[in-house]
This record gives sequence, structure tokens and C-alpha cells, in this order.
Amino acid sequence: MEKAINDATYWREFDNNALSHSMAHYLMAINALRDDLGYARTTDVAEMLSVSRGAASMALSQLKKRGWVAEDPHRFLLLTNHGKQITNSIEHNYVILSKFFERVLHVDEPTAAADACKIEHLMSMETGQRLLWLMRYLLSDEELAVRVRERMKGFRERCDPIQGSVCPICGGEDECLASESEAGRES
Amino acid sequence: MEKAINDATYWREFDNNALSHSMAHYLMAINALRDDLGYARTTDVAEMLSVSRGAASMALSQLKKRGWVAEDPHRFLLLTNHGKQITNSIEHNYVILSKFFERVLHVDEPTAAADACKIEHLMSMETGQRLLWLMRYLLSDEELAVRVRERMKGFRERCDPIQGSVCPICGGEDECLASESEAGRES
DNA sequence: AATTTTTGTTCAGCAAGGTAAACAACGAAG
DNA sequence: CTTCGTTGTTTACCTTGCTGAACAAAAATT
Repeated sequence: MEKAINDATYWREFDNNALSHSMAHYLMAINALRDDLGYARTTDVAEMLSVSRGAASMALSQLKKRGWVAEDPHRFLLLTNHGKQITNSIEHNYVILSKFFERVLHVDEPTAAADACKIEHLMSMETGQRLLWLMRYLLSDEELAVRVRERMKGFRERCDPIQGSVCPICGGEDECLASESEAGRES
Repeated sequence: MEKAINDATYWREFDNNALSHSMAHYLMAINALRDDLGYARTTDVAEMLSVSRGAASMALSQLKKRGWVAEDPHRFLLLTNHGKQITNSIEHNYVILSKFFERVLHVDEPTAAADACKIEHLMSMETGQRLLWLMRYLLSDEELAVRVRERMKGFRERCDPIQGSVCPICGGEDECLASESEAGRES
């Protein structure tokens, strides 16, 4: 049976997530800095993330304690193998999401980036993998994919009801898209 | 120009989000209880979310202060119009996401629900709307969509590289899907 | 009417994640 | 050698969101 949207086994997994949003960005900052500068220090991480050195210091000591971050002989920050794996998977999710939003859904770049950034560490690898499959297919040169893109272009522009389509949400016959425009965004 | 993944204007929006994950679920709990029981009290909300009555009491007083929750003449909890709008949009996002994961990506139900639950309040309405468009199209009876579903079934099963396809992530020629299986999930 | 239960609120405490300020330690420059 | 700037850590404090315990008020029972 399907669990309710408020089922406690689901809704509280949010906080129990293996890696918090901020921790993910500390890891990615180390990665980016080592690529850009060849090294990463606490101060550099703090500056990149626009947090105080104190906050960075404490967060990084947490990550060291968990075995995801270490220091090289020159006392520069370093991702451990485990840390590198985690970082890669999150960056991977970010790229999949942002490119999917931009190239498949044609969401504008800033919105795509913002949405992907919030979601990257929450989407399971399972879902990310399958989203990548879909995107690879829809963006391929395969004749069918090309025709779908063309067809979807018109669909998006006119937002026209598809013949014989049943709304995947309400199960109804096209009312859903219309009724939903009422639901505005809050302040 | 494209902003970096760690750009502070993006990564810290996570905490500045208009509505936190837990607040969203307090709102949805009220909604669900009024549908199920015809009323909603603090204790009912607490029980549905598996939190203490104290936590629910404090969270709800926050939501009242923000004007999203009120009390009816019988002192039962009530969503204001504004609160109702917000709740609807989040529930809408949840349904879009979970159905997209299940029916388009064929993710198993528990994973789809867990992922959707974490993301529902973070995905913009813009992106959600477009995702709905895509899903409506891909699940429609239109001849092209049917053929795509059939084609994707084989694609998923064999995970075969598509002829002439360029990996939307690395830009390369099919190495990306392979190299990515290294990136395991952490503990 | 008196007692017990349920309900809702408040309070102290904890954890995550920030800030600002104080401070130690190192390295370069006078 | 001393002084100054940078670096990294620590400390006190804030906010969100939870727990558990104490407590008041309302409902239900006896």
C-alpha cells in the first residue's frame, strides 16, 4: 500500500540524510579549490562559501572526524577516497539535474541552477541514474528523440492538451493543468 | 556567465527557502486531517507527524504568526487562504515528482516517494510546471509518446549507448555512464 | 461534585549551523 | 629581534527544530 505524504518514515528522513546541504558544499569547495588553485585552506573554503573562518573551521573538523577530509603533508585540505566518492556523486547529481532542467525542460539557467543546487544532495543515486538515462535518450540524435523534441516545443508553447491524454496527477481529462494555475507562489 | 556550484547566492538559498521542510509538513498535516477527520487539533497533527505535542504547538504558533494557519470557531486548526495556496503548491510538486519518478523513470515506489518528499518544497513552481508538461506528454496516448516509451524500455534494460548520442554531462561519447558506476553510495 | 484523562502550552536541554570577537601561532618585513 | 598581517581555532551567542517534563485548563468519568 502507498504511504501517506506525511508518513513519519519518509518525512523525517530529510534531517537524517547522510550528508547535510552545507556539508556537501564544504566538500565540493575543497574539490573546486584543489582544481583551481592546486590547494585548499580553511580560509579559502570559507571565502568560497561566504561563511566565517570560524564556521568553516568547525565544519571541516566535523568532516575530518567523519573521515571524509584530511590534510596533506603541507597541511592543505584534502578529500579522502571516501570523501571524494561522496563529492563526486553529489556533483554528478547536480550536473544531471541542472542540465535536465535547462536542456530538456527549458527552464531558465538561474532557476535551473538554484533548483539543482537545493536538490543535488537529496536525490538518490537510483533516481539520478534513471534521470540521466532519460536525458541521454531525449537529447540523442535518434530520429524518434528528434521528433519528440520538435513535438514538445509546440506543446510547451501552446500548452495544448494532448489528444487522448489523461492527466497523470488527477486522472482527469485536462482540467488539472488549468486548475493548477490558481496555485500561486507565496511571498 | 554560468555561476559556480558553490556560488553563495545559490547554495545558501537552501536555508533561506520561504518554507522549511518541517513547516511544509505541518501545513500538509492540517490539510490531510481536515480531509480525513473533518477537523485538526494540535494533538492530531503531532501524532500524524510523530513529533511531541510541544513541538507541534510551537511550530503551529509560528505558522499562525505568519498568517498561514488560523483557528475556526470551535478552536480547530484551519488553513488560511494563503496557507491553503502554499500547501496546494507543495502537494502538487510532491505528486508531480513522485509520479514522474515512478511512471516515467520507473523508480521503485518507496524510493520515488522518499525522493519526492525531500524535494517537494524545494523545486520551483516553474520547474514543477514544466516537469508536468513533460510527464503529460510522455505518458499520453500520442503515437510518438507510445513509441518513445517502448524504445526507452529497451534502453533502460540494456542500458545501451544510443547511436550518435553525446553524453549531456561530460560531452563525451558514452564514457560517462560507465565511469559513473564507480561513484558508489556512502555509508 | 470530585476525580481522572486529554489537550495545549511552556520550559530546559540538545544538535546543527551560522556570526562576531578574542586569541594563538606562523611568516614576512622592517 | 620586533612588529605586523595572515591563518586557524576557540568562545559566547543566535536560530531552527526536536525531546521530555511540568503544568494549567478543559472534558469526560465516576
